[in-house]
Amino acid sequence: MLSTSDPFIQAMQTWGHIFMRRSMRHMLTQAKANGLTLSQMIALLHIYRGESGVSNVGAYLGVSTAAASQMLERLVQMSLVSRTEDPHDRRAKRIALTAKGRRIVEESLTTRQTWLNELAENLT
Amino acid sequence: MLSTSDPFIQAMQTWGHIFMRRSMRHMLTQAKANGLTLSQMIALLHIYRGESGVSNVGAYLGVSTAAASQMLERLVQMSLVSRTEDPHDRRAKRIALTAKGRRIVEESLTTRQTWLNELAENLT
DNA sequence: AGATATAGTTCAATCCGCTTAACTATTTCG
DNA sequence: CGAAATAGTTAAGCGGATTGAACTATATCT
Repeated sequence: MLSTSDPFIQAMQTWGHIFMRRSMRHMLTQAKANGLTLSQMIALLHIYRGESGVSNVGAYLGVSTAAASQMLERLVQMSLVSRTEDPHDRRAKRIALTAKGRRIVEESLTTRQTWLNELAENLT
Repeated sequence: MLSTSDPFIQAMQTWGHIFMRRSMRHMLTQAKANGLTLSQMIALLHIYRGESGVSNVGAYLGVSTAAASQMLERLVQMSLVSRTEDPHDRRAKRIALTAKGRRIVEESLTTRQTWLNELAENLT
């Protein structure tokens, strides 16, 4: 069990604080740059992690399935997400990113890595 | 100049990824727990960093001054933010957190530190 | 002083996010 | 098979987020 006064922990906390602020700003910027809301961006990031269903997305975002369904409908309209019937359970839908959606997410991750590297250099 | 294959950088990137996902979730949860939207939470975090004006908040969030003014009005109604005339420039308003607003932000920061410590232990 | 710039508010309009409730379709359980 | 559970959609309705335009008030520049 590490104590809170551990210098490593202290560094982590400071760094965590800076990192979170930058992450947040970054997400906001990236979302707007792509004409998305922050919620939509978060949803895309989640879907990027792996295919999932409608209620899964809702649970992740902490909203009802109905809300998720509606948000996904918008993302499908924007051609960022594909929604296909699950062959194993025809009630369910398989939600995945389209090439366009994947491009946006990966672009965002790349950009973050860039400033993360800069931040790392400054902290080294 | 560090190379991308540097093990430290690699670790940072992996860690950054995990950290961002958790941060995001954490913010979402904390916001909802306090009856706030994510945008409002982000605004509070910004204001917590230091007093600022209406347009400053708008610029930080990447929205118009009009939008910021309206959001701040809601936060004032919720008694999370105080809005007072700047004595040095009577056109401007000084935006700050109320005790209640500060409590919410600090609670959120404390919670984050808690899971950050756990995460640190796992990575050590 | 007068013109211009700056800070913020208000309004109308639009979109997004969210909930609840009612509904369809499919699967699973007894 | 029939009942219950599960996955998702749709619709009505509310409130937040956002914009552009019009406006007030104050400060700054010439």
